[in-house]
Amino acid sequence: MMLNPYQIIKSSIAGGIASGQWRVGEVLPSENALCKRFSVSRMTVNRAMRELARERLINRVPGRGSFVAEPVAQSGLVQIRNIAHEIVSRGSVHRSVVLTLGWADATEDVAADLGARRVFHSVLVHYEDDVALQIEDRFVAPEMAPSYLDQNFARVTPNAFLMGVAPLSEVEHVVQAAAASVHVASLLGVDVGSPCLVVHRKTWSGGRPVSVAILYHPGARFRLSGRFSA
Amino acid sequence: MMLNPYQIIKSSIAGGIASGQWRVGEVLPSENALCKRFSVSRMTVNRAMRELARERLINRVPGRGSFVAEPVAQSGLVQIRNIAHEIVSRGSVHRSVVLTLGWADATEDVAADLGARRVFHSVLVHYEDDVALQIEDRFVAPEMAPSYLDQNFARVTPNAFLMGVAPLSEVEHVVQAAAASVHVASLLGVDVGSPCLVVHRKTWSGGRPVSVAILYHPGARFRLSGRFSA
DNA sequence: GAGTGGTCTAGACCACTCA
DNA sequence: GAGTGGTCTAGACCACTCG
Repeated sequence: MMLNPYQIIKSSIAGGIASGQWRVGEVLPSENALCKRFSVSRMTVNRAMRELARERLINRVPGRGSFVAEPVAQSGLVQIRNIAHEIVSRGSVHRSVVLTLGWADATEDVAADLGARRVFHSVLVHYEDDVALQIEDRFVAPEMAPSYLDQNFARVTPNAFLMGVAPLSEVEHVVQAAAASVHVASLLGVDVGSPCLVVHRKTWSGGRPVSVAILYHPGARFRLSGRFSA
Repeated sequence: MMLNPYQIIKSSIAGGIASGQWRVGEVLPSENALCKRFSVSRMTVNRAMRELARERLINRVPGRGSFVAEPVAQSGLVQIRNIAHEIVSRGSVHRSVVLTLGWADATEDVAADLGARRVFHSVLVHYEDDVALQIEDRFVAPEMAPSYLDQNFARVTPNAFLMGVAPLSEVEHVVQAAAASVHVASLLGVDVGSPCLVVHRKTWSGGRPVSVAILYHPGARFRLSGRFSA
């Protein structure tokens, strides 16, 4: 892994932020200071810092300096697929707890979506550094993943498992804001009635429905983002 | 409207692609050729081309050249682009009220996003059959749409107008759930603290930021949906 | 006035591709 | 070997902020 000087500087600054060497809002060394520290020209430092700003790790203000940006838990709209991976890639610790795993009678909606009356049902809570970030309430079509109930979902997320046995061909998302019910609030550790981001996610593999999931996120701690070109 | 050399080059190339001067897959002039054409140093051309590549307008291959990229398939995800059209297509009546339209001092965040301190600011409320469906709080870079303040936004939505004067090249969405403030609640006709779906939407045209909008929707009456193929 | 980030220059070396 | 993009240098000027 050969890194260019500007990449080394980026990694160094990003690492310093992740490790808490600099706190949120704190001033980072100036470009000239970094030139001396890394023995490079200012254009090289400038590129590193410009890219960090574009990636929203830092804020830059002409005449004042560069500052550590506020971190936000952010997921890609298209890729809510692996929340464990996203949490880990932010430098946090992911942990999940399996609350339910077994057969269930599908509601009429779910039965229509999955084309089955008896389905697999799992409920997990995903934690980022011991703070609840997502409730994953999932129904799975048994024919599409017969070994679903034999998995240890504390180690491999249901999504990751399903991607393996039934490769994704299509996804549908419906996003809405809702007030936390008593049940949801207690699992997420928020107040009853506080705003939650609720994602209904339906997946297909080879044109056949695989799974329907309802994902609850605490409004104050979670955002979805997406960027597209026209 | 002061453009830096690298921005001029970006706009020129982006415009040439948009206008069909170069077709998809076609080779663009080399960096050295562009140096001569624009009478700038290679680093300046390089920055322009590197940013166009990051914005996926072009592909660059070392040793070969720069090529016009395949336009990315619109994910159709958060097609909030024209709420008036969406409402009408549901068979409802769309009506909007302009609450604010004028100059404003940008907050630090908005100034950083738009690259301007003094910006245009508009606030609208969109109604579906006389029920509030969206508050549209928008900031616009004046250079990108100089005639913004002269428009009648009760007839043509800001988004539709901007699409005309500054064709969309890129969109970024951040979606979150939040509790309605007193102000938001009164405009949407919901209870204070009730869940709202808040969309931060940032748009670019030819690689330059055009507008930042914050869209508030009543959680009980609004959903976003999207469907993708893998 | 000292310091900051934003930008630009006119060179340079490299790895790569293609004829 | 000629041409390409990827990167770097050691200067420079500017507008801005802050004490």
